[in-house]
Amino acid sequence: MKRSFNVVQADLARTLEPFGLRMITFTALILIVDNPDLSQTQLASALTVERSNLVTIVDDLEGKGWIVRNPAPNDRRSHALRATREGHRMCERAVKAAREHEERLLAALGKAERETFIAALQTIERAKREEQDGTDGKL
Amino acid sequence: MKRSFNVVQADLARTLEPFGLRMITFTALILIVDNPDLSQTQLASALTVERSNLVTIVDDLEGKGWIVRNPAPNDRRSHALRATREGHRMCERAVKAAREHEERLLAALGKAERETFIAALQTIERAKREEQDGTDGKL
DNA sequence: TATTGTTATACTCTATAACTATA
DNA sequence: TATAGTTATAGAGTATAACAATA
Repeated sequence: MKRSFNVVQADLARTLEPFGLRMITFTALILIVDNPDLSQTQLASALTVERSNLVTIVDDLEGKGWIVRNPAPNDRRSHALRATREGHRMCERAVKAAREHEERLLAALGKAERETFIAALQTIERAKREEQDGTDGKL
Repeated sequence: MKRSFNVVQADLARTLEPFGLRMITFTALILIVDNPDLSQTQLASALTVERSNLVTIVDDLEGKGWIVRNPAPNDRRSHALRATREGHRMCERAVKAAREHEERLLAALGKAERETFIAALQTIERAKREEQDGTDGKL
């Protein structure tokens, strides 16, 4: 079961590599695109990554010109993260590739099977998260 | 989907911790119990771990007295790994705990849902593995 | 006093090369 | 010459502590 996932994960990583994206920067980019003006602390929490480790992730995306660290209007400590136009384009392309990858992956499954599979994953995750900490993922 | 798995994986790790087992040493112990006189190269391949990195894993289990490195009868270079009586007991207890953990985890799912889920995981893994390399896992 | 982003650091995991003793 | 186990080492990923600027 664990192994199944490593195989899948490595495969997705290979799919994203040509885009200059790692799994974590890919997810980060999506979150920033979908939630403009996100702060780094919020993003770190959504990715379940330490704030300190998020720095290099944001550096990476900023260095490629796909996001910018704007000054937050109300709090001068914090950054309001935004995807650039290029970032939006990049995100769209990468998401498309990831979807195609997923399609290829789930091709071995029937349609009903596939829906059950996805639903089951989400159910398990939600149950576990709620059991562990009272906090619920907002994003 | 990736996140679902991290949550589950971290949870299983916490279940095994009181036994002094990590995910990888747990799997290694099971394989040794089920396949006596396995060589380290065979075990490394089954775990998809480099031979060099397997050393510390075997050291760990041997240091706890749960397995032994016997001299292989036919090849003086290689080790025949065997679980001790204590190792067998430990394995049994840990497997039981892991099963209970899995039960708790899948409790949120219906029975049919559960079976579909497990089958789907295996189908996906098999499809991917066969696509990538001609080799099939023997163990 | 607490929080945001940041740096430095340590610890684990993983990957590669080289060594030894055998084959 | 090739293989089994081992060592050393370098690279990622991740976790913790401390700091400056700001709240």
